[in-house]
Amino acid sequence: MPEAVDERKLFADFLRRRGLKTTRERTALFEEIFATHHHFDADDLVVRLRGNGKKVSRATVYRTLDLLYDCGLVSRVRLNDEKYRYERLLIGEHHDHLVCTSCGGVIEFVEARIEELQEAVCRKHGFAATTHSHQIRGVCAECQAREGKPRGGSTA
Amino acid sequence: MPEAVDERKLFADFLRRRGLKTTRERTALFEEIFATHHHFDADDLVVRLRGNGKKVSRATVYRTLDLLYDCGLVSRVRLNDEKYRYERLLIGEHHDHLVCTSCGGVIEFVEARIEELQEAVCRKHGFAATTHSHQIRGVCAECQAREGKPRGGSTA
DNA sequence: CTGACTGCAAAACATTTGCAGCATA
DNA sequence: TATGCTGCAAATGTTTTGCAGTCAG
Repeated sequence: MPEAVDERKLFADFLRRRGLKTTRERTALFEEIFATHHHFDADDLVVRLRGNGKKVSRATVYRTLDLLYDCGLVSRVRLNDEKYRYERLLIGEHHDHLVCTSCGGVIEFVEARIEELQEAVCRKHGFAATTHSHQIRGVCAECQAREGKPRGGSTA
Repeated sequence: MPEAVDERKLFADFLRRRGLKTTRERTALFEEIFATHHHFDADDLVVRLRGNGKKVSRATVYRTLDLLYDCGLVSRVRLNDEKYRYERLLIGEHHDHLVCTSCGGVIEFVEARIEELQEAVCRKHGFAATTHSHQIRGVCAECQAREGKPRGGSTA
């Protein structure tokens, strides 16, 4: 199932519409992002591409991520309050995140009823939503088991 | 209603428990934060304190915000993908955010049913939630009216 | 008194940007 | 061929940190 087909077209059209060019770097970035599953940051891409023998500068990575963000193909959030974290968006899919503050892991969840309530809230406020990020921070089941007590603490 | 009383005690206890001291600066920060309503960033505090004749360095502001965050009295989120944004947490209160990407405004909303669904999700995953931030980005009603079409776009 | 705290200024970090040469349409 | 694009390295802006003097307990 060549799932990225629609996305590829969407990106190509987006570039064309804006009078932008389909360069080797943009294609490499796109392929790399849509070849994998989910979260990554700008540096991950630099490393992964380099591993594949494709050298793309960090600046171009950021520039391209902006484009992909603009055309709605990737989302950009701050999961652990650190750097930007990106993830590919599959058309029509949406999910939210449980972020473990202990191991840094991310569990995705989908809850249609939350989405509905969100929409209702937006309607109530006359707010035209474009994206929403919903993250719940805490300690995941494994870390709770491993640690007994999530009395984290003050390592920094 | 001296609402901040519990919070004040909570902070004092927290400091004591950690063997930390109740300094003039920490008190000033605490008072300043709990004297106002909601969102602020580190710099706001520097400015506001300076306006009150209390000079606290930016470094100390960050250090104290860390403490307040650690003891659960303030939350720390990235609302507009920029710097950290803090807000005081009132015990037992919780709200979420509609963030306008056009004017930068923030509308708060409370939706108990979303909270409930969140809790259900956490239970399902055995996830011990500590905080959750739920932000919906888009264009607020005023900006929609002002701009006609939110065809933002490529200003940069 | 002592150990923790503060302010300063420099460091660290992610992200953005100016510019000169390169590549796509 | 003409723009737009890329890489580099320097700039930016926020947050963090080392250090010497200061203060709370």
